[in-house]
Amino acid sequence: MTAIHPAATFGEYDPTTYPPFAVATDVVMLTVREGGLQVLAVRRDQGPFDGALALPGTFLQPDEDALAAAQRALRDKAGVDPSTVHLEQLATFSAPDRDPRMRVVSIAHLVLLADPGDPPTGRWRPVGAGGTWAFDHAAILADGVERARAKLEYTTLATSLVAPRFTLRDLHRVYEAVWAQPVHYTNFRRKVTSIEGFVTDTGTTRPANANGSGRPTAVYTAGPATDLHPPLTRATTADGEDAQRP
Amino acid sequence: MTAIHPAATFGEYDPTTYPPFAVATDVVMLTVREGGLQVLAVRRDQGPFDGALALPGTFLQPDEDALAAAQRALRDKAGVDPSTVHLEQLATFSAPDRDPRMRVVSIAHLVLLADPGDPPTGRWRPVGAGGTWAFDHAAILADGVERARAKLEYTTLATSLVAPRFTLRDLHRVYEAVWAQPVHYTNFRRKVTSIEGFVTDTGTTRPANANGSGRPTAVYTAGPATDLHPPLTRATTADGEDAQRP
DNA sequence: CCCTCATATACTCAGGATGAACAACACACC
DNA sequence: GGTGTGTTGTTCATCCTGAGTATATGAGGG
Repeated sequence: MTAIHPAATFGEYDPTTYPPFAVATDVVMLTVREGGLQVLAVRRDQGPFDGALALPGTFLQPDEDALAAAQRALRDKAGVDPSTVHLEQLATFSAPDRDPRMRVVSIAHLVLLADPGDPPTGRWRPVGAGGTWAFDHAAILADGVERARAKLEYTTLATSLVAPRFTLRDLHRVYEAVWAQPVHYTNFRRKVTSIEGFVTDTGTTRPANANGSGRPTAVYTAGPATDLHPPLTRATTADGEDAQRP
Repeated sequence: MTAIHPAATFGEYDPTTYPPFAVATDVVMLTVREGGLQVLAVRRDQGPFDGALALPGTFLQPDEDALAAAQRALRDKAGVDPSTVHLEQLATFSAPDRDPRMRVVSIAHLVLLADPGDPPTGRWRPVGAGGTWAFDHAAILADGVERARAKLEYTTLATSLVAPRFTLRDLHRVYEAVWAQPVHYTNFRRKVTSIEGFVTDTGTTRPANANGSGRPTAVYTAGPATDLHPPLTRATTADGEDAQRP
């Protein structure tokens, strides 16, 4: 499979005579921390964009596809077990000059996960905190954030941004953090609990806050549903986004 | 940019020593013909999967990104002016063995266009008409169809599947063809005309049918809106699709 | 000129979902 | 028992949807 057959089998094009392409993946890892949406960024210590922020990434190896490469990057660069998070392909960035060293095509991925604490490498940074991003990573990040915002509307993915056992308040905080806009809490509860399979009540509770005051909160786990019909709509504030929905 | 710098600048990975990757694009071109959703397919006349169906595609050239390559494929292989259609990136397929000749990563694109008649090469085929697809093109096609179905719900993209001047009946036929399910016509009209910027009435009419009987039909053009709030929902028949929304 | 046919367009009505506010509940602490 | 705090449940007006029915506008025939 890694053997290269005669160029003639490709017809008029002969890819073996092209300048080489490298294929990489960059991962937009998003979580909710400190009341806001945060992204995992590593600081470059070499090469182009030295000192700039970058998304964790890696090159595809000969025997792996993009998903496997993203999972490897997750494990190696962020210390996260891929089986515990939501991972999906985001989009592919292929501008000829996106990496000044050589032609690198990046298959970006999006990861949503519950706050795992401080990572072994890199740091969590609030989305939109400024800073200089290497390559086209600012655009990749923007795509990832928009994808996450859109997907919270019509899927149950918000449950992947909280711990396995969570309260509806936790889930509510996720929505407000990701959308960066207020969400009416009691209507949110009615909606979430009325959608079959979104969340399942464990029957247990936990104290409402640290000092124990307030009615105890019911604890839920994620249900089997994956899609929301009808969707949970964010307030139609700024309209006209080109919501990407892969 | 096509020069290759010392491998050290890439850190521990040296992509120049990898078996080479080729990067290509395959295009899922969808239109509504004969009352159904159809896809443009070419029949392979060589190499692996000789005789099988394939999506039109091409390899990325050193100076172009994936979008430009898809536009070139559109022009060269389908005879379609890219500026007249909707073109978006779909997803990237990167299984190591997806092409038995060498490692080829394909950045698939989705095109929606009004029926342009018979293409110079290839043929329009009803989606789901059976037939053997080369490589992983059956999966790419399935992704494209699902994307198109989802996007018709919350965008105005249906207007790219009809002629520039169209009737609401035309648009209605598009929805029924793409979704492959009936859509209540009068409610559809109410919805479409109530969404600001979806369609604009030209004030002109055309005969309702060939022999002239029936009330003349109002002719519309596409409006400036791109998103639908709230969305046009298809009947919640088979639920649980993982709607990709890029 | 009235009637029928065919298609487009408009209206009605019940049920469900949404946005907003308010009421009731369950704990800790004094 | 009262107060504070946060959760949970309820109400109500409004909008949207699914479904059905009625009206409008053309051609053609008696």
